[in-house]
Amino acid sequence: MTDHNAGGSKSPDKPDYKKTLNLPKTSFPMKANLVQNEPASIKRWNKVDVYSKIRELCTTENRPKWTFHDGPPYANGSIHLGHLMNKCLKDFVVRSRTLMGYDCPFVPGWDCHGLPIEHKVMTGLVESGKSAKLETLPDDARRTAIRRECKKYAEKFQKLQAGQMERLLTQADYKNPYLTMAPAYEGATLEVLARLVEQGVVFRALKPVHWSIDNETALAEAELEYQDREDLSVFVDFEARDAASVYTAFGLTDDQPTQTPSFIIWTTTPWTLPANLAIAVHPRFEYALVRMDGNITVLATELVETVAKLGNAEEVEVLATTRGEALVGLGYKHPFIEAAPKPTDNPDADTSACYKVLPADYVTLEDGTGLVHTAPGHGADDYQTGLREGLPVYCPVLKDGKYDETVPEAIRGMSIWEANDIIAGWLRDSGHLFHSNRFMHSYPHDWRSKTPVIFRCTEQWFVGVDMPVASTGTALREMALDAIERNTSEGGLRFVPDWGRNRLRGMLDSRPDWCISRQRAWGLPIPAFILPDDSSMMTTASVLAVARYFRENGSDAWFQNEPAELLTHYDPKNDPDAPEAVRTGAVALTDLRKGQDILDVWFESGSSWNAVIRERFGDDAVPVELYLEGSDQHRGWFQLSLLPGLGVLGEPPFKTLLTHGFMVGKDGKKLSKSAGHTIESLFEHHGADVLRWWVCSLSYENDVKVDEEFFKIAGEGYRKVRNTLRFMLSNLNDFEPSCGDKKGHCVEESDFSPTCLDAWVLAEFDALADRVLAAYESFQFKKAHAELYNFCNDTLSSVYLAAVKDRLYCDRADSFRRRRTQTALWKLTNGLCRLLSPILCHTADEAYRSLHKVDPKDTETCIHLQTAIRSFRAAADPAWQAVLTKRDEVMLELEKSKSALGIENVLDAGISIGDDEGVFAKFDLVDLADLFGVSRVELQTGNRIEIQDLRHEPRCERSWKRDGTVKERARGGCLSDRDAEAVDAG
RNA sequence: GGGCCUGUAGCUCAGCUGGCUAGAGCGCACCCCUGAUAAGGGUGAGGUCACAGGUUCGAGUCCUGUCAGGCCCA
Repeated sequence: MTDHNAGGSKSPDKPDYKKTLNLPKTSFPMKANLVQNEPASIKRWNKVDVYSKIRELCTTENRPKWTFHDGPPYANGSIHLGHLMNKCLKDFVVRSRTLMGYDCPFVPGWDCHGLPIEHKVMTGLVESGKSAKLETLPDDARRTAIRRECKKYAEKFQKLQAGQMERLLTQADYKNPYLTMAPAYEGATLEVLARLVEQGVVFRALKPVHWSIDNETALAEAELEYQDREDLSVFVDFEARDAASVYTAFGLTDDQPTQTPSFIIWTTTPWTLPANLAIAVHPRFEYALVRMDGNITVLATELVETVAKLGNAEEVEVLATTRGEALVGLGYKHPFIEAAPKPTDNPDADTSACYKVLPADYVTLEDGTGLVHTAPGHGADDYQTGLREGLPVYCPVLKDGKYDETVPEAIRGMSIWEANDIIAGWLRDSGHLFHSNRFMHSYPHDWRSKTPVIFRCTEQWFVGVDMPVASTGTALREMALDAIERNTSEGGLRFVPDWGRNRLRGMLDSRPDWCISRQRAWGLPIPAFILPDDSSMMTTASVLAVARYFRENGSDAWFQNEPAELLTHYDPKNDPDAPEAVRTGAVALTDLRKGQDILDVWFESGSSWNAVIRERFGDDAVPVELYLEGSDQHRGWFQLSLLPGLGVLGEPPFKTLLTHGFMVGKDGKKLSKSAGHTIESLFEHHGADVLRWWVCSLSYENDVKVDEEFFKIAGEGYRKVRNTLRFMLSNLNDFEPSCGDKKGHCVEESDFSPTCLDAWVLAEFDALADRVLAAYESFQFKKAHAELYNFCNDTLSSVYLAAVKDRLYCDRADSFRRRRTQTALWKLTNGLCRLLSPILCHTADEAYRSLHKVDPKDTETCIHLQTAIRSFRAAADPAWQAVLTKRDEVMLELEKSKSALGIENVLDAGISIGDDEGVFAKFDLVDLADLFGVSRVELQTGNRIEIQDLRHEPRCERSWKRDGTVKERARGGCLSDRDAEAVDAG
């Protein structure tokens, strides 16, 4: 028997057929080497300034605008995994919209002001010993010096992060980013403030803050250090105003005891007792009326035993119990103050709600008595409760920690710390002290002076959310809720995912007025001026004047110049809102003092729609199409952009809010800060394209699990796609496309008959482009990712490319059939690179340039200047669907034939297909054979699939097929007709 | 403690308004190819849909509760 299976024959007269094949060849490497090649791409893109070039293209082609706006990350530290996802998602939006033919500019921004930077800088100054010198400077000079350091710090990290974001291959206007500390930005922020002032929603009120007596300054949470401290802890009896109503509340209607019961509270800050205005109970807890050694008191049932033991009570008898809500409204007498005091600055305060029991859900049963001493001027909870219940904000403590004139005479002017013991003494002497002891607890201290901090009321600036906005008569909260509730079609907001709506609504429902002032150095000064009588002046015109001044000089000017200078652009005579004394000139501008507060940084970032979008793209660019941030920004940037936007524009500054979740560990738990992954190591180990491929695959709306393993998996997927591109490129090595005048190898569109394989695959591409672009359009990047991946794997690698391999390798190089397939390959690669370009922006460009056989020195050819190809307009026969279904069946039959017939190599098989319905007759049987991977196909009656064992037939030494035409050729070799023709073997 | 969200094969996820034997990719197992080769192809095994109740002719899908996790508040 002849050795039909001889591969490369050693016989001298037989040619080495491998050399006669058109085997794939390409310079597009299998190994991506992203670590080196991505930075090279960035360099190339920057050289031609791709970002600006796209803008030019958009202008000349008049592409429709689609405005997207970057929420500013904080300019502190390196970017981390959270930024990685955030920035990639944003870039997918920018690049996919550009691909779709929109003009989608993107200005990256940074939040530069604020406490974290100031705190870091101050810590550095303390450590280097420079802060001592600063303390000796006048306030303005000291703040200027601090601000100089902060600015340097912010600049340093902004640059670092921008570099890392560029390394992530994101496309943005990195040459002109927005920085909240830039003078123009500062001016634009103040312009928003001015409009809110104009709308009448900016006001000044008292609010308790952490206060350092030592430094006479307000402190933020981050500036507190918790240290153990021993305090005097007291249990105080507050006598009921009306005994009978208390007994009634406990259900004791007749036979009431004759004694007056008391409410027992516990506190570790006896110095706040003069400011007590109420007692809080939890409405759902159970409270007991207890006789302890003869006295009758009220306290939480659960704490009776503990409290009795503390006070060494011998006889304890619970007389009755009731729920906290029954106690609400009962009055009591303050142990040492007759009538509720009125704050010095508000002598007309309504005190009718004072000295009563109130409900509050923050009451716990962990310490104390279940009844909470409430002083609205000295506690955050107390303050909120006070606002709700109509209590005055009473704070009798001055900035130096001493009492003012409104407290009982004996302690006026006294330090609160000294007063502790005196007050306890009064209570003991008057029989109101149930128990007292020294108590060790963790207490907040000023991080710098290490002295204990107190809660004290100070005047702050607010944006009122329930005050009517002048232009609409509706309050901001109501406007915001309305925008959330309204349908998208009626100008309402769109949420992706939809539950963002509920979340934002919940937060708006419960939010208090927005406190926009801070007592720090590193921020945008609130341009308020103080009159000699200590009242404040901040009018629309005065704010606009300072805004203009800041645009010209930057906000450092606030600390360097005098009020009259800062108000250069202000004419009080023409400001109807100015205080009368200022308007008439009775108080000159030179008599004013500067306010000391700076703006909440959220006000700055919340004004970015004005400071960035309107400023650069005009009024029509707002509302912006999309804001995209983590779900924490429902409370942050989303809400705090929405409120000023509504106040100034009367409508939200954005149309759609897209949120993503947070990075969590492999176990689904919060990512520890020391988790490792520095962004540099990720770039080095995986490359940006792999990281981007990973981000694209995520269900970003929920928590995202991160682990090294997942990056590796993404790398595998990336390689699949890369190899598919590489294989197509490698079969285009000898192919020159026809473009313009240049006549290349392209086959005319009209030559793609609907039943040819190439028409089928081009039609498949059209369908893919449809789905991918639709997925991009609706921000379903994960879906786009799956579509692209499956197309590469299934449609191309497994089906089409496997099928056309034979003709690409074995057909005569310039045969029509081969050139038509190459034409299809060229189009596919061209189209696929574009669809991939928003995700794999380096690799897509690399492949695109390889497709165009571009010289490495060429910088002009760049896929990111191209738009998507939506269709190749190839008409595929509808019967292809039946063919593909048949293919699946054939695969199963072939698998069975392995064991049944012993056919292991599918080229040893032929297929006979029953075609009673005449579906397959119109197809080329060679196409079908290639598609099924077998040597030949024939049609027969019936509808069964039969596997034929062809192992007894000769095998073509060149194509390895047994197609029935194989025979010994005149010039030697056992070849099929096609192969004989290809090598001209006669 | 409150608001919003999540919990489906070993892993990552699809499963729309409740309705055929719960799908995909990865991984795994077995096989083919060695002319995409640190590649390519085929086949297969994996699930009491977090748990417990309830509504319904019928629930992964609706309701209630429990547990676990995340974000934001307190």
